[in-house]
Amino acid sequence: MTAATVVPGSRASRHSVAVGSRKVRQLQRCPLFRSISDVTLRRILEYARVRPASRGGFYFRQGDQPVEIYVLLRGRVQLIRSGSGDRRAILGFVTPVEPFGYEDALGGSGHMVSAQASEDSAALAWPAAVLVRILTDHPVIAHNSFCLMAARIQEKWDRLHGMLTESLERRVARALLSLGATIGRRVEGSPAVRVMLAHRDLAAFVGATPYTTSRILSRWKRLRLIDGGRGWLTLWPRGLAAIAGDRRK
Amino acid sequence: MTAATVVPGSRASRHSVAVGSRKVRQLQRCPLFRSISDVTLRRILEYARVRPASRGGFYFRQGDQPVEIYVLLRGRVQLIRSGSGDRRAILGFVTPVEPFGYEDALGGSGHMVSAQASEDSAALAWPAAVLVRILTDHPVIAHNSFCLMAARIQEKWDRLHGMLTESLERRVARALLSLGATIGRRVEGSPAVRVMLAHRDLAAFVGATPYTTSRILSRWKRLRLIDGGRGWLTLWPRGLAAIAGDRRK
DNA sequence: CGAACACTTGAACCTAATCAATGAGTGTGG
DNA sequence: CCACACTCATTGATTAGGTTCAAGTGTTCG
Repeated sequence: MTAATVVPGSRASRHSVAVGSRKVRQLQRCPLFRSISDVTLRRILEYARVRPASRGGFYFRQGDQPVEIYVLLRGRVQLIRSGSGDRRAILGFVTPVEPFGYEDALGGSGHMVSAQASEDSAALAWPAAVLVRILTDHPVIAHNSFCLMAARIQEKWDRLHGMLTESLERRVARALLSLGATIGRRVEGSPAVRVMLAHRDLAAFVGATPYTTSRILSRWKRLRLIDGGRGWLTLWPRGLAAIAGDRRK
Repeated sequence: MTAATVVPGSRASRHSVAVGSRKVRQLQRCPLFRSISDVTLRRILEYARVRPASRGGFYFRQGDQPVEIYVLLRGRVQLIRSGSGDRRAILGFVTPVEPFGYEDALGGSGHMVSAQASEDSAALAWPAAVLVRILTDHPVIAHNSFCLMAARIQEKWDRLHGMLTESLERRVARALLSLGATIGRRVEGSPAVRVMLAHRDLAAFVGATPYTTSRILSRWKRLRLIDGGRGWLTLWPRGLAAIAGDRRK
């Protein structure tokens, strides 16, 4: 599959990024750019382009040769992979100021996943070739990058372990807690957390069918542990934590 | 669990490694030390100790704070993780000249897995603090390390995807093919590959019970796709590839 | 030779997938 | 603004895939 990557609106910005102080400060929260001076960061930003993507658009598709690496500015991106069957797996969610696509740029096997915007998004994009130069020129970024990749490997070990040993119900509970902490928003004046996520995407994330997932969620709704509708979920972490932590079941 | 890591025989060698040319050449096949000159490699080796471990011994345990990073010289090490239940998951196999334990040294959450020798082994060990210095002093190693970690993330994506979408039978077939390629040995004058691996470990690797795994293997034995006994398996890759690749089932 | 361990097999049970049908939300065009 | 189509979500009935429990067989090792 060598078809060109579809990036809706990719022609919108062909010039280097307008660097406002606000953007710089936002980017310093990116794990890659931690402890980087404003000046250095601005220089690195000169190599970047802004790539908007409307809902459903792809930054890259599995099988593509990596040409760029990205840092998400706003919106949300899902890392998905559709295997030999028709079943689609969601391998991860990318939230603003997180880098994505750069593991594949170094891994040497092409893109293993597709990156699809699940809402209107924008990302900074650097040519993959620049990445190597940035890493060699800026030891701090290289160090940050090590820690980031290490943390991701650890996170994947955790998830893999869950898939190898835990029941679906626990996996769903743990997924909801983890998603609540990352892509969730606190509901005003309540311990509840709201996650904008289609139930089918949750299913694809935990490795289940939408049917079974829906049954579990319905049961939890009856128990007042969560509430949900088309494309959203509200969860009360306390109750779910009990299910996620309990031994057995 | 802050109990001291049990490394049987860890007192055997307290001094720096005797560096024979053979060992140096072997280590240049390690992904970390690719394209490193003999001289540099010898210097780096001076910081290393040899850590033998007899079968069943641990290099580190999940929960430990990382103190060393390792490169396996001989034997085999399994990366395992025992969760809240009693079920044990095997997250990976380490074969000679592969590094292990260094993701955790950088990840910052302590060891997420335990590293247990599944046969008498020996590994080179560097103090974790030295790792950072090596990475900053030797850009080539840093680059190798990036590529290695990236490749591992890709490999984990692959495995995670399998766990999310594929049936147990296909997972077993794919696991056997992959293990045959890494820890297997060709049988003389035959396309067959022999893997020294307990069936229960295969089960823990694919996320199943030994019972179900045994049933699948028995069926395949009847079909002359594999042969096996206590602690070993012989497989004919051609037949298994059909099962691993087939859509459905 | 005996004990421990790994593997196998059968039967009952349970979890989750599949098939089928219905209901609810969202977007579009008239 | 409403009707329509479309997609997402729910629910019931059925089936399949895996687990669990239990018993038995063969290997290896002390």
